[in-house]
Parts: sequence; C-alpha cells; structure tokens
Amino acid sequence: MTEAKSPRERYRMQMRAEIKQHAWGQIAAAGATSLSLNAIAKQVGMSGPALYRYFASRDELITELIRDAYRSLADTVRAAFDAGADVAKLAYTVRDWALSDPQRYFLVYGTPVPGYHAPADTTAISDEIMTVLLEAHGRGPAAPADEHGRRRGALIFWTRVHGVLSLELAGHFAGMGFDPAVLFADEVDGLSTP
Amino acid sequence: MTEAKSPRERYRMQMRAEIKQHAWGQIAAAGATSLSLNAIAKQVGMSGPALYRYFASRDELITELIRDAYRSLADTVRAAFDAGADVAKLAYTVRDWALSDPQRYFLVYGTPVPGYHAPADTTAISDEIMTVLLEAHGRGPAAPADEHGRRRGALIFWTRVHGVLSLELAGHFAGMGFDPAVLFADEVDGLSTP
DNA sequence: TGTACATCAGTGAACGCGCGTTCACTGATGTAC
DNA sequence: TGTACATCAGTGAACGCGCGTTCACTGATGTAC
Repeated sequence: MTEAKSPRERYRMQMRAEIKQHAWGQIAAAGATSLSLNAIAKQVGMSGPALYRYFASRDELITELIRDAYRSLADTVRAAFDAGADVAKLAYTVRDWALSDPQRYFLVYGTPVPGYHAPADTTAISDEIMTVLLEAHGRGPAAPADEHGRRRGALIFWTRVHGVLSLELAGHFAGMGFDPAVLFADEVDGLSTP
Repeated sequence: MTEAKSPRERYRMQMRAEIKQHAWGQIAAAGATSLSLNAIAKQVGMSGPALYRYFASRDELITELIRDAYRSLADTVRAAFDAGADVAKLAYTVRDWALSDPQRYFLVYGTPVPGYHAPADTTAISDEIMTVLLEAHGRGPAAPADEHGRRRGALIFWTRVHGVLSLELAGHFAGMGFDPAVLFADEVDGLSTP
C-alpha cells in the first residue's frame, strides 16, 4: 500500500526514473565509467545543473543504479524460487537476467573499482540473493541434509554460474566455435549433483 | 638469442618498461579506466608530451599492457605444465598469478568495454592458454580419451576457476565468514572428476 | 682524431574539450488564510 | 474565490580541473667521412 503522493512528488519520482533510464542507456552503450551527468541532462532535455535537484552527485546516482541492479536480481530470483523453480531453473533465470542487460550485470559483478565500498544496504540485498540460493539447495530429492552442505552448494552454484556467464558476456567465447548456451547447460546439469 | 641493440635502442626499451611499470602501478591503485598519461609522465619525471616518443597514444599503451598481461599468464601456465603440473596444480598456478595483481587479472578477464575489440595477436595468446589447458586434460589417469571430452574439460576448468577467482578478487566473499582459499580448494578438487 | 651532419629525446606553450559542481536568479506551482 | 507567501524546478554563467594530443623548438647523442 503506497501512501498518497503530491503531484510534485509524483513528478519528482518520474523525473528521477527518467534520469536513471538514460543513465542505463549510457552504461549499456559505453560502460559505467564513462557515465556523464551533463550528457544525461542533454538527453533528458535539461541543463546540467538541473540534475542536482534529483541526485546530490554523480556518485549518488551510480550508487542508486547499483542498488537497483541488486534489487532487480534479488526480486527476479526470489520470484522464480517462489514459483517453484529448482536449482537448474534458477541458473537459467540468472542467465536470462544477465543477458537482458550485460552491463547491468557487470555493474554488480564486474571489475571492482579500487577503494570503492558498496553501502551497507546493497550488501543486505546481496544477502537476500544468497538466502534464496540456500533455500533452493534445501529443496528437492538431492538436497543435503546439513546446513554446511547446503551452504557449500549455494556458493558453488553462485561461482559456477558467474564463471560461465561472465566469460560469455565478456565475449571470451567468441570465435571458439561452440554455443555458449550449450556450455551453460552442461555446467548447470552438474549443479544438482556436485 | 636476442640481437645486439644500440645504446639508444636499449635506453628506449628501458624507458618503455619504466613507463609500463608506472602504468601498472596506477592501474593497481585506481583501475585501468582512470589511467592517465600525464600522471604517468609526472611519475617518470618527464613532461606529458615526452611519452609520445614511446607510445603513439593512450590506447596503444593500454593495448600493450593487455598484451603483456596475456603473455605473462600464458607463459606462467605453460611453465607450470611443462614442469609436470596436473589440472589441480594448474588451477592454483592461475590463482597465484591472479592474486599477485588482481587488477591485471581484471584487465584481461574483467568488465569488457563496449565497442573495444582486442587485437588479433592477443586472441592468439589466449589460444595458447587454451592449448595448455587442453594438453593438461589429456594427461593423467582420469583423462578423457576423446577430443570432445578434453575440450569440455578444459572449458569447464576455465569457467570454474574464473568464477570462484573473480568473485573472490572482487570482494564478494568479504564478510561471509569463510576462507576463499578453502572454497577454491573445494572447487578444484572436483575438477579432475567433473 | 676531428669535423659536419643526421637522428632523436625531451621541453614548454598551446588547443580544444568535457567534466562535476556552485551560485544567484527567474518563473511556475502549491499552500494558507 | 481571491490574495500573499513559500516552495521548488530549472536556467545560464562561471570555476577549476585534468585530460589527450599537436607543434615548433633546443640540446644531446650517434654516424659518416
């Protein structure tokens, strides 16, 4: 139940969303490091300084994008699990999410910027994702009985999915003469019985 | 057998090496995207334009760093294999190489820059690495007899090692209360019998 | 061994650019009586 | 319903900065006779 918003506040949120949308467009086109406030302003149709009505700084905007990316993945994975997805199906869910916007995936799981530390709430969302993975590894016939086994399963799931996925998204399989989807399927098949 | 070099040429190569060394220092400190020619020049003790005696542009310098990184990894892996390393030992070799300079690892296997395409010779070095992995998967008691099986083994080796390694280097295991080295060992143990 | 010339490393000034961010201000929209 | 005031979105000018890169030039080092 969202509370009633004044027209001004509604407009404000709409504007923030539009700015973010163009930010994502720029990230998709040239990566997160070359994201420019002035360029976004031009796309939105405002002058540069006007953006400061909506975001305190470039860093705050990027941090919010990272938060949204985590949020989106967590919600996607949670929804799939709640709909009954097993471990393999979850892997494909993550893959679809990543393929739909590779640079968003890399914003979260890509090259870290030395010195940058994610705010506490994003690590909380990251924990949410881990929780779903843990629950998924406690379900089904081959599920380990002990907590330790489930935890190991969830971690291995995570690292294997990330490994094959990030290499694919980064183009490292290009020209090697096989379908990345098949390799992914191979790897996912081994997940239920590691 | 390296051919004789004139003093000038020797000095030139020495200077190029020194420039690269400072470039790596900057990359380690702040990532590859914030690498600045002028800043390097200052560290080397020259004016900015002087660098253009040694590298035609910033892009050429970065491309050469990428080439060197690939070269270094390929040589390291090849040396380990020639010294008799099995698949598990190769995994640890890659890990040591990555840990010794995480940003160098990410320069090669990290977030891709949209639109950037690696020159042909770096993909050739990448093939060298793959070749060593293939040979390693043709050796030992558990080695698959057929080419297809070896190829799959080598690919899975690559994606799994990269998966656990890149998440560790990016700090995604921080605060999760376990030793990344143990998780790596877990994953490596499963490699010989996938 | 000495001289004349070519090669090349490095400098300082300059260009043009885009960046993030601040500031004082205008004008429209909402609120209170 | 109308008026007085407060709130807030957006503008344009400006600041300071660092970037990659070019250019004409100086001075040292190497080469040829």
